[in-house]
Amino acid sequence: MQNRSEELVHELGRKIVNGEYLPGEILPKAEVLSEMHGVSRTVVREALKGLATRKLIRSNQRSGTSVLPRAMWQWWDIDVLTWIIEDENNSDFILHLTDVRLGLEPMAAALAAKRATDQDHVKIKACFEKLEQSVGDERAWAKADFEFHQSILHASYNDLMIGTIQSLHKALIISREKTFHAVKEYADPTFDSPTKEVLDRHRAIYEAVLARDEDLARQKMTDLILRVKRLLEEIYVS
Amino acid sequence: MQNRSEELVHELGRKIVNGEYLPGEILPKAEVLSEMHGVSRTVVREALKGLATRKLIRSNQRSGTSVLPRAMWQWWDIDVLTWIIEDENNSDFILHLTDVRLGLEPMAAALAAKRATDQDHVKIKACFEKLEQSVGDERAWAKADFEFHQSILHASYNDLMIGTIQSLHKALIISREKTFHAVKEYADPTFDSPTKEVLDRHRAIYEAVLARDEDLARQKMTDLILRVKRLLEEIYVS
DNA sequence: AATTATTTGTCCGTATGTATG
DNA sequence: CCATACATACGGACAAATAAT
Repeated sequence: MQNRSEELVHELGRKIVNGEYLPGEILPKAEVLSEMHGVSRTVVREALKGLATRKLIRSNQRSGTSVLPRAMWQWWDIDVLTWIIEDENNSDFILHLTDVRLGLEPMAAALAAKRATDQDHVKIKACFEKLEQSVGDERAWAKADFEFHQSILHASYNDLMIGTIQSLHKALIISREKTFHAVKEYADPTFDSPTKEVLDRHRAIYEAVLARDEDLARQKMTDLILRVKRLLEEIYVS
Repeated sequence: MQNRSEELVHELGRKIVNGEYLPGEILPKAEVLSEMHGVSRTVVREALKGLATRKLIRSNQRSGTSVLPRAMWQWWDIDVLTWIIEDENNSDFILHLTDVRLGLEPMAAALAAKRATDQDHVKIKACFEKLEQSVGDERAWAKADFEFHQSILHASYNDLMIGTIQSLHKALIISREKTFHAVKEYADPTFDSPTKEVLDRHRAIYEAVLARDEDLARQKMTDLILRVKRLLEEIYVS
């Protein structure tokens, strides 16, 4: 945390997400918040601005600042994602994320198959070979896996898609860190495991992209994420 | 615009998006911005907080406030979307949006087919009948169309998906307002037109969702958006 | 319909913190 | 280690909007 207003943003943001302040509720007025947290009113105002930008609250003169309904929140803000994932009440949020992932990543793969330049192909090939060499090594795999997906994502040449999927991956990493200790008995399916079988799934994607076969790339990426989804459902639904 | 800091956010945000301030560049210091725009430092600071939350800038003590690379921007923030769409240099952004849409909306339709309750079915049916009655009436259709898609979206029961697609639709509306006068000779394909043929496409989606046929719902929604995409490509690529 | 009370919005003067050269 | 230049933080005042009376 860099400064006091950022701190306060996190503190209040967390309380809103986990329901200590409910949608529709009025927050204590700025002066009171200032006393409650031992900071100046300036800091409180800047913190509220931060939450207002994320559409968690709205300020009105005289009537105070109220919590907005969930439907208005800026879900893709990395801090909002973090607060939601860290909140115990949203343990199934990772399943919702996976459904969005299932919509976007196969599309990104299809776009990459269509638009990748020769340079992109070289890069993707290099990343896949790194992946091949990482089978069995948990740490090396995690890094190579990230970069492999990144190389394909970049070749989609769609900034909006890239930004969204990057946020999505960040959220998965946060979720992973959180469940790492909690669910030791299961391997965390959020990220791919460094086995031969999973490598072959990546190979299928890799080959489809290089072959410029959009539909196949889409299909193989779907297969990969569906496998994750099924493992997640085993854990959470049961 | 509600207050001066919001105004300033828009003014600076626009300048960053359209390249008047480039990534890496250092903004004038708070005191100077304050003079330039005739507002106090407090207002400037709150505005900068707003831009920092959107990841357009980052403030550092001593080195000043710099513009962040596009890859870090919060693309789904409605204001960022607005600035990008309004900027002439991003006229093809709507195509990028459509690709994302093509990933998400068919997935949402599939989820709706899977998860819709009986109540949802009633709602969706009512919305479709409104749509049927609106054929030929541009204004009535636009409203009914919006609500039809909304009713299906809601039945996906995925807050993240709902929030994202809602932002997407808002962006399409903004884009429509912008191109409305600019491209008179073409009908704007961003939204569906109130013809019998398009109605039938909606009917196919509607029937698939009520029949709880996930794959068919996905497919029919894909068909609908692909039609839009092709029309858009005719306009922008040529 | 006018007045008042309450809360956010705005301003400014000053002081402190922090990274850079 | 010092000087500089910037952001960060504080407090007290007044303005503006709007809900309640």
